[in-house]
Amino acid sequence: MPENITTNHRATIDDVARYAGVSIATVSRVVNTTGQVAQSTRERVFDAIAALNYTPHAAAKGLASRRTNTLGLIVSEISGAFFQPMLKGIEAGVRAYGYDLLIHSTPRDHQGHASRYPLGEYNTDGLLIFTNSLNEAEITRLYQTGLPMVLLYRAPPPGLEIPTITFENKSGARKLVDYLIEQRGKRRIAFLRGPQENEDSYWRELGYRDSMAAHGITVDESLIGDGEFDEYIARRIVNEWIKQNLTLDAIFAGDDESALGAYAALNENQIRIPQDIAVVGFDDIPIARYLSPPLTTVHVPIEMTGCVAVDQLMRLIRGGNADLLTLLPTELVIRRSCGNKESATP
Amino acid sequence: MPENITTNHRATIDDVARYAGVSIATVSRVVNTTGQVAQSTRERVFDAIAALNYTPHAAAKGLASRRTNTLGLIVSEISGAFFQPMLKGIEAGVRAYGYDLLIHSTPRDHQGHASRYPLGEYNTDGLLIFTNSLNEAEITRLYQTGLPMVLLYRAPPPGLEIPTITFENKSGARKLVDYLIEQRGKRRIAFLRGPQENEDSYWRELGYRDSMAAHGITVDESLIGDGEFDEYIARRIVNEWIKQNLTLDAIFAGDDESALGAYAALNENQIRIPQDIAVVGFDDIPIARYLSPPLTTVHVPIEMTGCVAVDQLMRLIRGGNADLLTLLPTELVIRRSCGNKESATP
DNA sequence: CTGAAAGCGCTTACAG
DNA sequence: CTGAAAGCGCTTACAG
Repeated sequence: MPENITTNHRATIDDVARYAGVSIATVSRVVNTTGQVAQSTRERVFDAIAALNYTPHAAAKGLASRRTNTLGLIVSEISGAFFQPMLKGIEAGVRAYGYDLLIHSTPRDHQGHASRYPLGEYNTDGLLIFTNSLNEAEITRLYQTGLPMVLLYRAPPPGLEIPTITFENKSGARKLVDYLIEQRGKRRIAFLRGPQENEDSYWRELGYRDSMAAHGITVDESLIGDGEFDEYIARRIVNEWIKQNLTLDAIFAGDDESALGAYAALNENQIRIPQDIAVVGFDDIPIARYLSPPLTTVHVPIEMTGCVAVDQLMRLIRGGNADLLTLLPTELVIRRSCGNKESATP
Repeated sequence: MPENITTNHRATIDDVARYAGVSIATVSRVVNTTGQVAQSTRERVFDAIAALNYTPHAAAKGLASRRTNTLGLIVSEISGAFFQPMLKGIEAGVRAYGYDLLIHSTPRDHQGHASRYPLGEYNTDGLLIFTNSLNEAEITRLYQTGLPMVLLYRAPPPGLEIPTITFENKSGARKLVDYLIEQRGKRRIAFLRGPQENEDSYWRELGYRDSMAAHGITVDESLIGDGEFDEYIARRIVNEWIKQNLTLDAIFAGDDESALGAYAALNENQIRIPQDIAVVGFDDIPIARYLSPPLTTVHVPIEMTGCVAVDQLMRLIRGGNADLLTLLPTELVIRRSCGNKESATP
């Protein structure tokens, strides 16, 4: 040992350099494998690193290199069926690139006030933005700073070229309604749509209308309900339908949450699923298969969505160009709520 | 405007200082409200900040102040019923303190190799550690660096004084089994315990045994099954019990996941819940109320657990002392799976 | 109440 | 292949 360094605190690049008898520039080159370093020198540096238990200091590294090695994720809230699998996919992707992940959930009331925003160019190399967690003005502002970003489940504000990741909502809904009509003989199919600004809902409704039209069925607009993708609101709507004595033979809940509401309303009125009315949802949330009867729905690859988003973002960060739109495939999952004969798997 | 600064990139503290006609030290004092600054000066600085849309650079701040303003969370994986509500609580807490949150999920195979660990003294001011996401050796190492940390749902390695947050598993289990015995007249109560090293399971089993003993019932050890807190393993165990023709009038699944397995096994054998056998769980996961019949279980305040953990960690970070053990209360939730007459809420 | 200056731990041209 | 040195954007004694 060249020296007896006994700082009681963390080793710095200086300590390593002194210990190995080289300059800090060389240590930096070894650590980051940037530039040529003689094999023997490299080994001495590695020994020093091991002996001193050296770990580079993230903030210093970030300051000097003008990179943070951190990706930011902005979500509207940490809950909902989407959050967990999406985060899982994102985390896996982020780790694969050796990056860190900073998460921020925007309180509903946060509206701009630019200089205080907790995630941005100063602490991340790029941003993943979940649906409506950020308004258009904020997205535009960030975009103009040149910060790479990728949107999840939403289109960019007009004119901005920001990659978007989502899944095939329209064709998924189309397949689902096709199935109800062709295989189950349904014709009076109600639709519970989501919030006005929700793009998933928008495309699902389009798929529904396409299917109906393709089969020559006129959509009865009184069978379109604003379920808001909310269990309790959906329940109220379906209860109203029942009270009004509307004839319908199937309910297409725009998401599984509202399907829960439909189940509740039908149960309350002793209307049997699927014997009296079929119910189908969208998303395939974990609960779906445990309901009685198990819910027919469309499976969406949420986790993969997170992975792909990170991939695209990294391409941007590394100066490449990303795909403006990535549509991940969805899959029809037939369970008993639409009347088939498959056995339950509780 | 004193000057016409047209850097095409982010404003720095220098820009602000020049614009306001003060030193960077003064800007720093205004921004961080540290030290006295004349009212008029402060206003000039604020104007400059607004005009230049200045945001402090996190990495530089961290470097200079030797703080990161970031908390780290280590989890074993981003899934499981605990993760989401826990993270929600943590995020809320972290934001309340104006901190950032860095999340890292440890791959199963990660074993030490100290110098490469992605979360530590160099990028966080403190760590939240979820159950067994880190082994004792790693925890000990981090502890010795002096990094503040708090454990969730696990005790510290012997000899280390690290605050732990968990809930009243034992008394929760005790209340639950008391109820089965006293209100439902059960006596042959099987128990599906969790993994060996799982501390929640350990305490729940103790609560179970306490209750049995208190009511003069000898525990039949053949009715203790290693369900591993896993739906499919639990299902297999219960199927074995049925095959062996064991008499039992209730199953206490150590967690709701294993209760799902019990449900499946009983269903497969046409054994009715609760008429033939009562089933109860622990945790009150979201699915619990949707099962048929809805599951009687013990509600655990997971989200609050996250908040409290952040509070304790911040006390440590700020140099105060935290509570070594925080036990959050649990609550019995009676539903139909143990045979009461309450109506379903599907 | 304010400023000059050292220093935080790195990276990165630049020169050799 | 290697080193000296400037510089990243801040904070914080220290002086006044």
